Amino acid sequence: MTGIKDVANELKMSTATVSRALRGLPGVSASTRERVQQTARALGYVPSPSAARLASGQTNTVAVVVPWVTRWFFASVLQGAEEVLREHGYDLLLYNLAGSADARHRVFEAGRLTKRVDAVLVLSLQPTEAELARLEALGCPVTFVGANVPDWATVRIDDEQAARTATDHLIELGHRRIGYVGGPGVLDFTAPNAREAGYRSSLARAGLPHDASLEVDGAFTVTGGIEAGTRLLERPDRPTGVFAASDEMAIGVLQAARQLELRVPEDVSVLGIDDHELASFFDLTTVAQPVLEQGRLAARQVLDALGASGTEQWWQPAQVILPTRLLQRGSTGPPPS
Amino acid sequence: MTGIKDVANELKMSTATVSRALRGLPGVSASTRERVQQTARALGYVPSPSAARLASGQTNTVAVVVPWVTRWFFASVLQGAEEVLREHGYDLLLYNLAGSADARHRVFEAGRLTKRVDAVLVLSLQPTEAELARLEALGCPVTFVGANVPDWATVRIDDEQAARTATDHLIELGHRRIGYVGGPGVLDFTAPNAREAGYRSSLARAGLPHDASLEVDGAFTVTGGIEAGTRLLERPDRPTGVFAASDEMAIGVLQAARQLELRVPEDVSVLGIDDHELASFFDLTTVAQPVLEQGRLAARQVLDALGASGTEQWWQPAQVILPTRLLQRGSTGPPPS
DNA sequence: CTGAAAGCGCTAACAT
DNA sequence: ATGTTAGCGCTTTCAG
Repeated sequence: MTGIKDVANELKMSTATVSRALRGLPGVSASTRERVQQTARALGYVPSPSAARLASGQTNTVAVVVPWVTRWFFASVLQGAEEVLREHGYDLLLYNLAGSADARHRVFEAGRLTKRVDAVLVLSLQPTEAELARLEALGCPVTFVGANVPDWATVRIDDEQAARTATDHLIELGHRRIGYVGGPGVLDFTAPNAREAGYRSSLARAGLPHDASLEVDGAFTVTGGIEAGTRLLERPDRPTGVFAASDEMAIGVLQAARQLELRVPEDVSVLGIDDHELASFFDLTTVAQPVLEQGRLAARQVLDALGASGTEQWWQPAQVILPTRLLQRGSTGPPPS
Repeated sequence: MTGIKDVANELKMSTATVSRALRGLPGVSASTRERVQQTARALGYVPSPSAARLASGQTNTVAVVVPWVTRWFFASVLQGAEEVLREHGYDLLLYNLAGSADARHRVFEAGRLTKRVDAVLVLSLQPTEAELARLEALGCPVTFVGANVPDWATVRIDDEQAARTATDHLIELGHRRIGYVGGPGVLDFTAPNAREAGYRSSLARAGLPHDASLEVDGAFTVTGGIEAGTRLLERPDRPTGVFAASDEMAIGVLQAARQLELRVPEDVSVLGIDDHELASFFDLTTVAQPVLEQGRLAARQVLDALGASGTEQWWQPAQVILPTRLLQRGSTGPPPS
């Protein structure tokens, strides 16, 4: 395996110069740099990341903690982050919790991240105090995506506002009995609570009564949405509109409606949040949020903090809140008269 | 940052013993090991992976190359692999191509993997000769998932057989005009060709004519499936059954049928391959394949080759072919009479 | 602009 | 069972 020494010997210069030349550091004449690059290529030299890391103290690696890599939203954010990180020469270490509280515990507790990465991206988890303490102890940039964590860098949408936008839309269409499909899920997330709060506040502002029996847990999955939708829609006093806190659940509700032979939107209106890749396919009205973009921004944010991105700046935007917007499609309409 | 020296000093022993004790190597008395572990914990010592890697030559890291992390199949395989790798203390470096031929080129060409990982998992790509040469040069275990690569370790299903099973099912139900939705996709994959071959061979065995106009590209996406399904089903001489090479495309075909107001399965039968998480939800007949399991097996295979898994063995199963099975659901039935 | 030399924090012989 | 001693292959002062 050819190392930096081989390149230096070949050129009869020091390894220091080779290192500088190859990394684009200043203080190397253009001609030298050129020659170094050429022979490095000719010899097929590839620097050893382990050695560079040990010597420099930088890992050039970012950890991304994902609750479920199999869910579209998280996978998309991950894709956005990966794209930016790789562009800047960073490696991406994946930590998938697969919905396991145990795995979550291990990632943060057991020093799994220490000395391993330069920065951390955490998707959608609402961190506990203990987890924050661990992350603090890492002493490296951390950005949360899709979570509201005071005093920490976050990239997210205003979940409460998004939920209000959705609920308001139903209210404006004339709906008065509006069901909510949400749910705590297995792990602690920010979105569920914030969206539920938005739903309730929208009702309250419109002077509509809050009926706890119209709030059902859909576990943020399609199948959970089917069950929740079935429970809501088979009631004799069923709601005329259902707001699901995610498109996947909304799709489940659509399916429940179909099974109950209810027409959408004539008999019941349904909408979600996300603009999932299948939303247009189901003609689902939804409150769209930028997904890839949240991953990209979060990655850029930690790179900025590391001084690794082109746009160096001494101030760090601590909280980035991206806009959402209502995409009106065919699944919502006036309530049946 | 506390290092191995601090632990050694505290205990008045050598760093060698500390290292051995902490890594569970033989040649350490039980009592010593115990003491080492305790003070290491007490001091909050976490070994530096960079230093260990440099000294040992092992990275304890596996690269996983994924064509699209946002697609359910790949994300699921990834999840299976991650689970096993983490269990064995390995890190997972993610390389997501996001469907880009450029990204694919870079991952394999530019020494992006060299000196970085102990093994590589490649999902569903049909490697070119050049790529194989690169991988060969890495000199580390490589396993392909979902691809048939002679002389290399693979974990996959028999794609041709799976396609035959699907097509045979339609033929047995009495269908004589059977459409196929497949497609090359953007990158080179094994599955598309093999599944098309299976479809054709099934027709041939049954003595049915092969009609090239019944084979349509669905790009392995839902929307591609809609378009392909529409093209097939709006023909006056439309097929009575459609076999899609993936469930996502099959779901698209179902949607196309619905838009054309065709009943499934009365007017047209539809089936796919995968048993996608939404397949049961759509009541889609499909040829199921184990997905998570392919990721797990592939990970175990490279770990075995590295001697890292519990079940050490000198022989390596070069080709693991997992069984598939027909899941008969409501989307297939006899052709209209 | 370039070189010499001292580590970075471990692991792995080789001793004892 | 434990200690000693070289490195692993870079980066980074500090000189020149």
